[in-house]
Amino acid sequence: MGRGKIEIKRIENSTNRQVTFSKRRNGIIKKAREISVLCESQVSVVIFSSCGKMSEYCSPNTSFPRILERYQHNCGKKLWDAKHENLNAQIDRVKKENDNMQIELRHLKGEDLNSLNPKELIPIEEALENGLNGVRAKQMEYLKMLKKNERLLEEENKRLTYILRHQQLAMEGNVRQLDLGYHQREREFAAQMPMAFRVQPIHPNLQQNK
Amino acid sequence: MGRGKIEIKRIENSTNRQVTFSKRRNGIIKKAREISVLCESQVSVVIFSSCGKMSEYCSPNTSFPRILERYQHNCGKKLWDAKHENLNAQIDRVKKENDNMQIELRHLKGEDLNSLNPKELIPIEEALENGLNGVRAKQMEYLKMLKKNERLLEEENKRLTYILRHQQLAMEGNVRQLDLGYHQREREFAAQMPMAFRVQPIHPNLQQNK
DNA sequence: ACCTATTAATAAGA
DNA sequence: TTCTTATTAATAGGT
Repeated sequence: MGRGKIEIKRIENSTNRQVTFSKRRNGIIKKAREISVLCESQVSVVIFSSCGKMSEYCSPNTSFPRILERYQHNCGKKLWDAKHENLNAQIDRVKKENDNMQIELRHLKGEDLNSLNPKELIPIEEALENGLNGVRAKQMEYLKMLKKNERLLEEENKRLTYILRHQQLAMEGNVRQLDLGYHQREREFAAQMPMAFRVQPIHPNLQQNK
Repeated sequence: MGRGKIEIKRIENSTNRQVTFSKRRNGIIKKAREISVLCESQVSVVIFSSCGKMSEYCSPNTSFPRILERYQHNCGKKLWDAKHENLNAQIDRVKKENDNMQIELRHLKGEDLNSLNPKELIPIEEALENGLNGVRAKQMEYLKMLKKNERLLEEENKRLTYILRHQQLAMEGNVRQLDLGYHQREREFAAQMPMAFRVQPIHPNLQQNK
């Protein structure tokens, strides 16, 4: 159908090929549209030109995903299983890991031990002992820290009490001269007090963590 | 193109519609084949008839999944992401579960305890103690079983020794009469022996598990 | 499925 | 890409 008959084989002339592609692509899409109207059929056409440009047609009463769904359902082929299989494999792998951990956890919690023979119990016992040692060591650490903290607080308490007493004495002695020269006197007092007993703004951080 | 011109609208006559469908479907697929050969293009056609029968064409140098891949890549539409997303969510869920268990395991093994405060250490310590009790109880169970087994074997040993000795005595006494009447004699011997000391075929199963 | 008159598609050229 | 047009291809309706 044209000025001459052509063989159905690759068109060597590139320009010609592109032109033919364009015309025939339109033709196919027109035909697809026609058959879907005439015959109430659902059609999906996807065409990639040799240079990668895509054209598509899909019947108006459906959608590409729905066509895919039907396609899969119909011919049993699994279209996107490369990816799905990959994901499924990943799930299986992680689940297996999960199961193993679950078993280990159960054993450590003293459950499901009937499935183990005496030899298998030994490493579990060791792990538990280690764990218990670790936890108790950490608890001891905390305890020591708390005691140290307590000691420090007690010391600070003493220091504060000492300063407070001094201040009270000073105030009682000088209460009549309060109006004038107070600030000077205060400064003098501070200068006389040993360094270690001055009130300092913050306590060193006693918490080891966080 | 036919004996008369037709309007592009649903063909009411069902037979007619089916015939036309068949013809035009073949036409489209032929055109698809031609364009893919003439123009080196990749074509995919999927057609469902109104009664659900599927026909397809796919260029020989590609495959339907590959066309889908390109389609998706090209037009950005996500075709099968509902399922995809589902699987991904599942993976995330299982992985999270995994992580939690991993943390629990580490804690039980006495690792990563710095991230816990003293209050959080207590249930772990308890779990470890429980686990250790469980494991040791199981070990004791096995020990008891082994001791019981030993006792039973010792008893059986004694019994077998006793029988052996009797038999040896009997054989020494009757060695000259061995040729004739042996079997009868044996039966007599067995009949005289107390039930409890007869050799029995197998020992009761001493293993509790498996 | 086959036939064929008729319409539709399109190859080549502009 | 689009238009034209000679020519081939597709197909509607009938068998």
